[in-house]
Amino acid sequence: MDQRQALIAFGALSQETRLHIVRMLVVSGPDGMAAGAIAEKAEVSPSNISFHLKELERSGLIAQQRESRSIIYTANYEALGGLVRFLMEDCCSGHPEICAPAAEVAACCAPKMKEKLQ
Amino acid sequence: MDQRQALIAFGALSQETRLHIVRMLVVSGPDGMAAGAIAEKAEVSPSNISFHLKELERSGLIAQQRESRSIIYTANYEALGGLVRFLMEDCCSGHPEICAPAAEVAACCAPKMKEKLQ
DNA sequence: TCAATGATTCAAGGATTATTGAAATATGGA
DNA sequence: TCCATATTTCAATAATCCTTGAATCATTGA
Repeated sequence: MDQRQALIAFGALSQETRLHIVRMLVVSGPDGMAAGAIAEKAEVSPSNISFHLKELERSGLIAQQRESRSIIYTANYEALGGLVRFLMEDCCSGHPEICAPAAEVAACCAPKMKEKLQ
Repeated sequence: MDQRQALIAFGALSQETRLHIVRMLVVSGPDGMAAGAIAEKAEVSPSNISFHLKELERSGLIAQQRESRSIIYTANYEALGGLVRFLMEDCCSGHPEICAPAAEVAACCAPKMKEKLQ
C-alpha cells in the first residue's frame, strides 16, 4: 500500500455509511453480503448504497462478484491489513507507542504473531 | 477511540497535505515542529497549513503548544495507536488476516509485544 | 511604544463529494 | 418473450471541503 492508495482508503473510510459497510463486511467474512442486504442493514437507498460501494471498491478495501441476480461484496483483508501496516510504518522507527496498543488488540492473532516474532 | 472519532480521524488523514504533516510529525518525535517549519517543508502557504493543522488537531491526531512566538505541533501517538486499534478491532474475531501483516511491521516493538502475548 | 516575526482567522471562490429519484441494465424464471 | 428482481447509472441539487489573500492576533526585542 503506497501513499496514494492510503489517501483513497482513508477517504473511503471517512464516511459514516461506508465505514459501516466495511465493518459489516469484515464481520460477515468470505461469504460477504449482497448489495441489497447491505442497503437494508445500513438503512440506505439502493442507489445510495451503490454509490458508496463503488467508492469502496475503487479504494480496494472491498471486492465484488456477481452471483445470479445479486452482486456479492466482500471485505479485502489484504488491503485492510495493508492500511494498518501503512499507518504503523513510520512510527515504529523509534515510536512503539503506536504499535503497542495495536499489539493488545492483536492478541487474538497470537499464534500467527508469535511465529513472526521468533 | 470510538466510531465518531475514527470517522474524523480518517477524514483528517484523507488529504495529501495533512497525511504529509502527520508523517512528518511522527518522524520528528516529541520535539515536534513549528507551524512555519511544517509549512516550508510541505510547501504550502501559512494560512493553508494553519487550516490543515486545525483540522488535524480537531481530530486529536496532533497537539499544539506555544513556545515563544512559534506554535509547536507534535504527533499524538496515543490517538494514532487508537486508530490502528480501531481498524483492527472487528477483524480479529475470526479474521486474523488483517492483524497478521500488522504484526510484521510491529516486529520493531517485539519486546513490548512479547510481554502482551505472554 | 513600535516594528518585526510567527501564526491564525475570515470571507469569497472554486472544487469535490453526497443525496435523490428516475431511467437503464442484467439475470432468472414463468 | 415477458415480467419481476437486483442493482447500477445518470443528472440535478445540496452539502462539504479546499484554497487564496487580506486582515488580525500574539510575542519578542529594540
